[in-house]
Amino acid sequence: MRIGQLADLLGIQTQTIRFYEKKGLLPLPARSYNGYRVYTEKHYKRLKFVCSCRAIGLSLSETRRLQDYQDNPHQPCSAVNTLIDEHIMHIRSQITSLQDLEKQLTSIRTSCTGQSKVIACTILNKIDEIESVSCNRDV
Amino acid sequence: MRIGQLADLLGIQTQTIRFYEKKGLLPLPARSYNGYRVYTEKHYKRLKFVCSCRAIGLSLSETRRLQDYQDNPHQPCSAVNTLIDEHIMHIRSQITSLQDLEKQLTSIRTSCTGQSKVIACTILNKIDEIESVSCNRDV
DNA sequence: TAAAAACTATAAAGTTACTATAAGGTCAAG
DNA sequence: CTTGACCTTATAGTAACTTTATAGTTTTTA
Repeated sequence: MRIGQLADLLGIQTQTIRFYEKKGLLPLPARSYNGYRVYTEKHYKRLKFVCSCRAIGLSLSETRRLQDYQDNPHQPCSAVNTLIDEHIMHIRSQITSLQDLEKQLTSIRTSCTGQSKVIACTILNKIDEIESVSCNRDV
Repeated sequence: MRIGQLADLLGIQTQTIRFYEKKGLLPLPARSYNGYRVYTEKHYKRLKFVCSCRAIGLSLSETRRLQDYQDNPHQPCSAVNTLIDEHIMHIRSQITSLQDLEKQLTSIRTSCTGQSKVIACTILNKIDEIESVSCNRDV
């Protein structure tokens, strides 16, 4: 299988596959006489695992750690559980931050009907009134 | 006011202020004889607005667009409303994605007690079984 | 059969919103 | 007169790709 077919199978781009390869998330494929990458079922499975990890929001380095556990399966799996637990906690805290944010934005939004001019727009005034204790990024 | 004081006032780093300046989000400050940046109340207000925009999750380019509206306030403010509306929609869709994700992760997680070895760990198997229609990023 | 399209390759730069590092100039206090 | 706390610029690093440039290969079509 060539890179384009593999990419189509998983709904990703060929560059992404090369990128994962460079990051060490995919074993190096064989090359055909013309230099094209040749993939097997094994590569497909590995890549699918990476895509699945991405789909549940794991980072590439977390994904890599899970791959290590897959490759050395005779360890206790508590570390896997911990990784997932921490990820769940992270997602939960993201959810609450976003919910707070949504409330704040909705309150800002409803203060203006959108019929006035910017000079009288309460939205910009309301933004000006936010006291950001400290700018909280990566919400 | 020098850059360090301004940074302290807003709880950000001096590099961040220089970065915003380079991005065109802050007017160029005057320089004192030794080359140090000299800020006024006007700069403080501008920067505070940027911080507030960041605090409600707006990107720097969205922030810039709002600044443009502030600077040309004799337009209808419907565009401001639209920008905020779209941002709210974006945040809501992020929330639902994350909630779905949390459910999926919790179900994956509860399938394993963490007492076994990786070889028998149901978590990795469950991840393998995910059919990611298309890897959905930036969740 | 020859040109056009679709595919592959590499390398390097762009994206976002910063943070970190390096190497150096300025200034007040001890 | 040196130490420490500021300030300056420029460059590189972060995550997870995407885009662009340049070029070679294969397949399709006229």
